[in-house]
Amino acid sequence: MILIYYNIDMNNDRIAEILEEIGTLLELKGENPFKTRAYTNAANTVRGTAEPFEKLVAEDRLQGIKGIGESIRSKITELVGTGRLEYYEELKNSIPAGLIALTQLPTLGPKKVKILNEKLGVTNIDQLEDACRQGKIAQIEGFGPKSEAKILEGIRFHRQYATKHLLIDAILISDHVLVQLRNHPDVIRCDVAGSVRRHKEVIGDMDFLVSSKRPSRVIDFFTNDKRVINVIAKGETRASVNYEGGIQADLRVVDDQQFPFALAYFTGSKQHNIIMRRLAIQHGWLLNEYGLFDQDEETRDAGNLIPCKNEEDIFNRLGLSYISPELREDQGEFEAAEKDNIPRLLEWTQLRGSLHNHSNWSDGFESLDTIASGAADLGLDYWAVTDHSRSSRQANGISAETLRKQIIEIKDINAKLAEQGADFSLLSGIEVDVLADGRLDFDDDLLSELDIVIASIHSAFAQPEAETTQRLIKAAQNPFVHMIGHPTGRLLLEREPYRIDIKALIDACAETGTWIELNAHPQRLDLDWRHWRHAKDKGVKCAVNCDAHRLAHAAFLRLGAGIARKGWLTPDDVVNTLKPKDFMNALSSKRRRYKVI
DNA sequence: GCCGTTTTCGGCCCGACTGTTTTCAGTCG
Repeated sequence: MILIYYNIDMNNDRIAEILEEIGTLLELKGENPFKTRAYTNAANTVRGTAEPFEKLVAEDRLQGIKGIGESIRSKITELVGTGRLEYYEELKNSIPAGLIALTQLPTLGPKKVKILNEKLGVTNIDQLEDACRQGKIAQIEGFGPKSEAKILEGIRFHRQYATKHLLIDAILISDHVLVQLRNHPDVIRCDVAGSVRRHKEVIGDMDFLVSSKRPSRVIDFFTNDKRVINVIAKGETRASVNYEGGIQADLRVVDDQQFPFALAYFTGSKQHNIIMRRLAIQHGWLLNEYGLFDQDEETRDAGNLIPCKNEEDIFNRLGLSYISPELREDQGEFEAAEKDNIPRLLEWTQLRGSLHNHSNWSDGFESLDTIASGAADLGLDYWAVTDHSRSSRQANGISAETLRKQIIEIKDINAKLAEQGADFSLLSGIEVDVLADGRLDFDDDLLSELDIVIASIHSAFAQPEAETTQRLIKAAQNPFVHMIGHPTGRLLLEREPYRIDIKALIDACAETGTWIELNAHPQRLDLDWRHWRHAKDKGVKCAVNCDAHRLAHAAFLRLGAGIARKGWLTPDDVVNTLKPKDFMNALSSKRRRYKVI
């Protein structure tokens, strides 16, 4: 492990990770909670700083950064300067390895892990599971049968997802790998296939495909990438490696004639491929990863190959129009493609802004000025500031009074932008909490002053399905609520969605003219792509939002658009593709309908 | 460990929820 991470550049994320781990280690030791929080806070500060700390250290500019005092300052300096930190190493050595992993299990925090370790000697998940099964946990003071059951459930969940990864983590690697491959002289064509190309929100491993006349050179190049931490297998035409973060990737090298067939074969979901091959059989052909062959012939060599220069040719040969990778899930794409009814899907470049974002007035990292000028520079037309409302204390939710001040400040900024002739506007809004009883955190008077209102749930996740559903339906019925934010509250690989009747919510949104968010935060991607066709059929509009906490998160739009495509959405289904004037008109349509303006 | 300062140490976000207790501790957001 040590070798692995010391080879990684000390970027801000890595520094933040180490500071955070120090915080957890100190908690496990039972240190003063405020001291441990100081490390967590410092980690957040580092993570939220745009400038690289390597640069700040080099230029001796660490002084005066809020949340980083003398002690942590010297630790960061050591970390950046030497790539290691003595204090951190000693701390890690003083605590059994594996305890930190236990704190990641739901219902287990540092205090409970410390007790389990002291009373039962538990240091890893397997030992913890044994202890649960033997009923030892329930015997300990402060624990009981329910704790035992919850821990076992948590372990089951953890195991289920241990080999799964967020789409964004895979894309960050595949973007890097594809750039490398494209620049390699022996690579003719290359692409990422598999679930990454299909834009599945969670992926197991990655599949890269290359066509080349010199496979071994490409294989060598691939396995020697600096981000590869170990090579699992390496042969003449294929290799498997593990990247940083534990993601496995396979590379296959084929000759260029085979490339489209291999790409289609390794991209399609299992079910999609079965149907593709069935269609080939109906034409009297054979389809596999090497080609489409005329089966009347006995042999399957290149002589019988039905040539296709790209995937589109393959689909056309089978009597289908082109099916985008995102749709290859056997969710009706064949019926549509046979009738040439595949919709023209949303492109991420058609998105003109994000309608759900935070600033440093709540839990975002940047000021309104920075956000406005940055978003304008990105070429966006509009960007909504929707900070958290007062009840979200964990997110530094703002009061009604503060929100009124923010509305004024945003007006000032827009006035300045207009003077400069900028074609951009900052919208004032709120992500208002839907409280446990279904009331909103702010009254209608205040909401009516805002350009945009998002209603989201951040509390009482454990309510029965009917109650949670009613909460959101009630929110949708408010004339001032434009959209329901992250409707299921899931955090991919971390937290299950709360129980909710999505169909009932969609019906309520259709009835009231309320939009539903497709939250493009990598851990959310919520509402799930599987529900969007139903929403679209009901006429519910989608907003693809970054949930940005800093401007760099604008990049999530690409991720969100991929999920929207997976949900068969076209530009017409997505409100933030509208030109500014049309969009402002759309913003007021619900209020006009309810005659509240 | 950080901050602010009535410069030498007290306060640091806070409420809901859960499971365990019977008045509370730990976790979570």
